[in-house]
Amino acid sequence: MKVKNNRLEALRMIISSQQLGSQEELLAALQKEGFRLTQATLSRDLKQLKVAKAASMSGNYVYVLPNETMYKRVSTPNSVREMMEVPGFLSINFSGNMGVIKTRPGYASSIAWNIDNSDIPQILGTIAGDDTIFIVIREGCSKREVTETLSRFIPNMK
Amino acid sequence: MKVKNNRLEALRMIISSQQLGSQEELLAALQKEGFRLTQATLSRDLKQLKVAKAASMSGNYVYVLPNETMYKRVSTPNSVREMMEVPGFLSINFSGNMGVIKTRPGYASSIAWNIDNSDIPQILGTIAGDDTIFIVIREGCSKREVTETLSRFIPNMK
DNA sequence: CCCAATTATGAATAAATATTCCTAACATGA
DNA sequence: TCATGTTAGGAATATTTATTCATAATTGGG
Repeated sequence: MKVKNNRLEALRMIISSQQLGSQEELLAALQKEGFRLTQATLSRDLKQLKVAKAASMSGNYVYVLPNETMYKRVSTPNSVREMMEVPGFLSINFSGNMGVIKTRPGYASSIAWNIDNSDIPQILGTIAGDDTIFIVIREGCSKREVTETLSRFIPNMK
Repeated sequence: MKVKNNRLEALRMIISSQQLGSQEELLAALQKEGFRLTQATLSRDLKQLKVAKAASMSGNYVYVLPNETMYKRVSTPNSVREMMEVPGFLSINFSGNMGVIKTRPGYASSIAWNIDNSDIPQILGTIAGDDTIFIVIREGCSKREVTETLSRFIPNMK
């Protein structure tokens, strides 16, 4: 529905540009933009947009837009031990024939070196920045296959 | 005070490892850890820690720990916007699941840093040379989607 | 175009959360 | 030590926010 989507978009804009601390204030802002709705609907909109309310530095509350990192959960209680195993490793993701490893700043090249010297046939090559490694995967190899192989020396991978 | 700080630390741990959706649940979790307090105190703790409550993918609410980016307002120049305003940026083009940004010599790494820190979920990672940045795009995300996201910061990009 | 099914929404209300108002615990300097 | 300022925290309450229960609007076949 058009009206609703416009409203959601307006809501995003309002939240990303102003610091409002209650639904009442958001409601007023939306109404100033010409949208006619009640608090009930606004509450549902906020839920759909996954907008969060958090305390601000100034001691008030602010509505904030969601982002990837805020939903991240640490996996298990032995995560400290796991962290020791391959220091610096943060995450790995795939897209098409590429893998992207994120590391702590400065760790990328040493991890990439390890991968390069492990002679993994599924991996054609890597290139490392400061905290990111790009991996090019051999044609026809699945991500799972690569993950399995990599996890032999990155135990905290998954 | 010791008790309070321990409690706040425990609270952080609980929130970062579990998905709890109400103060009642958090309260129970804290009490299981041996802390004795009421909802009122918990509310104050949450405010102090700047913990936020947001809708999760599963349709419930979750408490989430704060992070830098969630407080960013577009009025305070956003990094992607900054990137586009920076004289180093030249062009962006896509091929398959990759994007290539050309910059003036020497500018690539700082622009890539800006992209990395903008928390764009469609972008898995970037690697910068001297005047070129490679971007890997999340699977299933079209370049159009990436441009959409960028155009939220750069109106004239679309 | 019509109907069924879905989606959106408001009013009222339930539920959750923040704050007010105290009191108690603690810290500190004389 | 005492006096005094400061922080912590509970009970009750005010405020805010989510949901329930209906209706209305909208969409997608046929």
